Amino acid sequence: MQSLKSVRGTRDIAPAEALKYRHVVDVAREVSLLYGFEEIATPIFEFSEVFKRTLGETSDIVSKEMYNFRDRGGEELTLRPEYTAGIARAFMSGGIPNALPLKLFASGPMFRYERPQKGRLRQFHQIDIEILGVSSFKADVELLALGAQILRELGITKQVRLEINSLGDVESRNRYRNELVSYFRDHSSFLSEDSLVRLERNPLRILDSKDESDKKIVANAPLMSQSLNDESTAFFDSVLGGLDDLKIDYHRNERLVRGLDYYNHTAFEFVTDALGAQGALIAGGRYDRLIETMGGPATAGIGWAGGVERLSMLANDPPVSERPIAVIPVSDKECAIATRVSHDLRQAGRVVEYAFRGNLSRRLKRANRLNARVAVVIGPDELKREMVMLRDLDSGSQTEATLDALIEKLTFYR
RNA sequence: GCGGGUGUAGCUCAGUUGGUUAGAGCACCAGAUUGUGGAUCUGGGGGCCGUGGGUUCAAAUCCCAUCACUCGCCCCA
Repeated sequence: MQSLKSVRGTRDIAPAEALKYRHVVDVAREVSLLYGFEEIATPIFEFSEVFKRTLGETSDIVSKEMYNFRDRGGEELTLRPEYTAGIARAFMSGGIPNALPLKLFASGPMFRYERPQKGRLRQFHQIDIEILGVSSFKADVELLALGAQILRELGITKQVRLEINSLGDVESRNRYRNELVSYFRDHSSFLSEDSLVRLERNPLRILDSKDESDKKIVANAPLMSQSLNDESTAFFDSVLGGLDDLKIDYHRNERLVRGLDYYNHTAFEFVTDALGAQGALIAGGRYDRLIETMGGPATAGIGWAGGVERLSMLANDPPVSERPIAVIPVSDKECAIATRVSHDLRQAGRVVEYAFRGNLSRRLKRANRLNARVAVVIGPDELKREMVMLRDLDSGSQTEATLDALIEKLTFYR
């Protein structure tokens, strides 16, 4: 055994944290249901080809971050690094309905071989939203409204802003890319080492470089908005107009780009400054060419993913759960009846903490620590009269109840 | 993959110029209270001082390596 530590970039989720994660996912699910989304799940691993073809061979995810492995049957498989490609595959292979439009919610673990940092893990969790088959800007607006509402219901409003940009259609994007490459080639002697690599592989990435020298060059670089053709401009204006109508604040950011090849038109991120270098809480965009690229019918698509770990670091605490009832036998002689009382209460849907050991004092102490509302004390004196003691753990006052009336009486301590 | 910081009890941290058996608070267990929690007092269990090597009469302390975490770069949720 190598060690008893968890693998780098993975972590154990303790109860308190598990509650927060679940809260984030629950809120996202509930709000997406309000918008008419349906929940699905897809496998945690896929054929490697699914990600290689869709994300682009030159993307960082494919070139150095995927967990690839070969199974006993010799298949080349990959632990999913993101949700969209797998969902697109499920759509084409008939695993999910293909009656368009489709509005889907999903959540689960993702895997990327990266250097861990705050808010960045090798196994992390995402919530994911996709709309397939709607080429109208209305899908963009609804998707963004959904993201904004989830953030609001999680209590993440002040620390977050929506940044949005348009990459345009294929024609616009290619035109802009050419302009950008020729501009940066002219100024390549001032570019950082990283950006010289980007110039060959993904020139749009230079736009959001943090290198000071790069920033000076970028400041005078041609703007994406000026390369958009009429259709692309009109589309983006419609999206922004839709956001205005719903009073959703946004910041138009010409430098916002997306790393993955399949994006076109709308690209956006809900970002925060509260988490250090990992600013993106929710990010996504439109991917109208993706499914066609994978060999399916031309199908418009748009989606986003949100990082559960990142969101839970900023989200409100989840609502407090129901306080338990402590069932406490005074001595071993009452254990059998205490077990039965606990069972009956649980059958009736109550949360019951049945202390396994310790004397009365210890058991009350434990009940108190677990925030129990009331203790059912079962002792020989009361049992002689077929009664049990109810102790209100907030006030300290005690009353007696018959075993028959116990469930009824305890409804006052809800 | 690259650079900076930090690793001592379950948690938060002390630990002097290297010097006896490594400490505190919180938490946990137990007693004061053999049928009554929260408060208080008393006691107890807990440590390969991240790991491995080196220097030294002597290392938690100095040196090297390594691992993990952390902050940034890259990239992204």
